Formats: sequence, C-alpha cells, structure tokens
Amino acid sequence: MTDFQFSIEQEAGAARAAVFATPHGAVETPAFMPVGTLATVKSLDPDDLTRLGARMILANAYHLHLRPGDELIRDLGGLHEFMQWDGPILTDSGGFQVFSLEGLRTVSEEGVEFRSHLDGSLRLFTPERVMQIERNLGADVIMQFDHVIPGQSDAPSAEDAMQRSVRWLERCVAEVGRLDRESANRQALFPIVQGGVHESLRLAAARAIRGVGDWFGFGIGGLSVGESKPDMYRMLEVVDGELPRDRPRYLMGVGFPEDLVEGVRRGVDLFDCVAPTRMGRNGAAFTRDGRLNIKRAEYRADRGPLDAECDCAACRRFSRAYIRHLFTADEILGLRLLSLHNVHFLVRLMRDARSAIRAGTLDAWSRDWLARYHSRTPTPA
RNA sequence: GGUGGGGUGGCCGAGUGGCUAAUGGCAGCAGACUGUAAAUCUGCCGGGUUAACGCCCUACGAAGGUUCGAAUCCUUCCCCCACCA
Repeated sequence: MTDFQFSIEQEAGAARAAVFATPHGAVETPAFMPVGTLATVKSLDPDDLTRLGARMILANAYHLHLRPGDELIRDLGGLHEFMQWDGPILTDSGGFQVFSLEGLRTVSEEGVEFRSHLDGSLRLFTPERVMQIERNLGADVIMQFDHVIPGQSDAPSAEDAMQRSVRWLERCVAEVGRLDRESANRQALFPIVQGGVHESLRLAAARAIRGVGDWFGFGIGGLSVGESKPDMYRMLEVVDGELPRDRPRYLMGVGFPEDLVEGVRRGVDLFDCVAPTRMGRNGAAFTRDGRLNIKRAEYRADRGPLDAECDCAACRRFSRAYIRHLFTADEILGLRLLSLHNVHFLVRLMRDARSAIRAGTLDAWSRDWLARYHSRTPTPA
C-alpha cells in the first residue's frame, strides 16, 4: 500500500520536518490536528478549517457509534462525505473514553463495557468491534483500541494496561486483516505506545508493538492525563529512541502551545487536542505572550486584537472589547471567534516550528518562543 | 374611601422569635480546562480589619415597642399591587 508515506525533509536533533501522505492528501509536519469528536470541530465549518490551514482532523469512534451510528455514516458515504471534509481524517478508538468515562465502564480482557452516557444502554467495545466501527467511519488513519489510565498510576497498573493494550493491538490487526479480505481498504492502523510515566514500561511497549507488525505511524498515548509535564516530556525522550525514525509519531491529546513546542523538540510529528476549541468556548485565548482570559473586566474597552501578531480572521477584524462583549452577552459568535483564533494559533505554531526546523534554527526559535510565552502576561492594548 | 396582598443584600426571590450577614437563582469578579459526558466546572460575592481564625460596623420600607434575643411579634407612619366603590 503506497497510500501512506512519510517523507522527511529535514531533521534537527530529534525533530523533523516531513510530509505525511494519506489517501486524502498530504500533511506537512509537525502539524496540529483539530478535534472533531462528533464529526464537527465545534463551532467551525470545513471552510473555516481550510482557510486557517488545518489539514488533518480527528473524529471519535465511541461517540459516533453512539450517535448517529457508524453504520449510518457508512451508508451515507463515510465520514468524509458525511461531514464534508475531504482532507485526511483520523479516528480515535474510544480508548480515551475508557479513561474519561471511568465511572461508566468496566474493563475486562474481552473489552470494555460502556454504559452509554446518552441513554444508559450497555455497549461492549472489543478490539474487533472497534475496528469494525472505524472501518465503517472510513477515516484515513484509525487508532487501535487501547486502555488509557490516569497519568499518576503506579507501575503495576500501568504495566497491566500497557500489556492489555498490546494484546488488544494484536486482535485489532487480526480483525483488520479479516475485514480486508472482505473488501479492499485504504486505512492505516496506528498502534499506541502506553506505559504511564514509567520508562521501562514505555520501552517495553514500543518494542512489543514493533514485534506485532510493521506500522505506518505510531501513537503515543496515556500522556496529558494527570501526570507532570516533566514526566510527559521524559516519556517522549524515552520513546523517541525506540520508535523507527522514518515513521510519524503522533502524541495523542496534546496539547497546550508549550507542549507542542516541547513535543516537536522531542520528535513528535502530529498532535491533537481539544484545548483550542474547548478553551476557546470557555473564554481563553492563546497569545504569543501567554494565555488571555477574554472575559476579564480589564478588556472591556480594549480596542486591540486578541494577539497583535496574529493574522487570523478574528484578530484581523475584531477588538478584544467586542469579543469580550460577545462572551458577556452569551453570543455564540464569541465562542466561534476564539475557537477560530486558538486553532489558527496552534496550526501556525506548528508551521513556524516546521520553518525553524528547515532553517536549522529550531533550538533558538523554540527557546525564544517558550521564554516569551512563559514570561509575559497579556496586557491591555 | 373600603377590602385583601406585599415591601429582604445590585436584581429576582426564600425565610415567620435564637443555629441569620440572612437558602436559591441572576448579574458581577476571578480561576480551571490537554486522544470533548463541557457554550462546562470551581471559588469569591454588605463594609472595615486579618495571612487565616476571628473581631468590629451596617443591614431585611421608616420610627417606636415587646423580649435575655426580632427580618420574623405589637403600634404608628410611608410606599406598591389587586379587587370593590
């Protein structure tokens, strides 16, 4: 299968600038992928995403299985057609929901029984079932079904979840093979490296995964789930040495701007996170000088843009005072403008990082970028 | 003019003798958010002082009274609403 390809253009330490080709187009990396769990990046439409430079987006198997149903989406032509996004799509498996919906599920070797958060019905998610769901959805990249646990979990728990994730990976592979024999397919299955914050477990997970098969790319999961940032960064360094360098690494669920910069430096190519959209809906804007809460009274009469150096649609046109007013008045345009801005901010951040890698200036660029982001507080214009 | 109901902290609105600086909601102020159970959640919210505990002051239309003690009971007055004249 040549639908997927990862072409490295330039390296800078662990970091690299590359192009990740998929059946629905190529993604220049490092890249940030906006999250559209329910087949929509909340408040943004496909044209918005295209304009701000997003190339690849996420959707979620658990949520779309529950509503509107993966078979319905299949019958309507698949996720790309359904949501009118013709760029690359990646679907998460529901492994994160094992963590986030902890009170609504029970884990066994067979799989995870979820109590639907929508209607209370029981749904058994096995690796096989998840592969069928992700096949029905039809994303370009599909994630294995994994077992995510809290970041501070002790080694025995982390090892247990990691080993289970590896066993489930084997079942995912088998099921994908069975489905492929039924009908041709152009999806890439990504495994997920687990292991909590324990170096030996991360190493063991990476090795075990490589033993299961050959992969077009690798997910790094179970991070940004409650562990410290130093622990998260350390795990990236550990994993970097154990994964093949000629394949993309996708750090799942990360993150905040500073985490993207730190991640790129440690060899991560792809990121996704709900932060830009969720925080945008809650009034927080990323700026070059740190986070800004647009609801604060000090911006009441502020004529300036969210971020003076930003060229997004919101910053080119609207004042902080206006956007603050929208939030104060509970107007939906406010949520939309901050979501637009925040996603644009991360997309551009990765574009800038890519340029720095290609220019051979990543170290200086990232050092300066982080210093400024951390040292200042956005002030009224 | 008569009858009935009512006046509570910025607003709405509970509370009918002590546990009440006074439930709730809204507004306001601030914080959190990392593979989305989220346009969500959390904290503060009479004034002064304190790092905090606490202490002091002011407060339930106004004034006076009963009581050890009143937003709650009594008296008078002011105002609002409804209905009847």
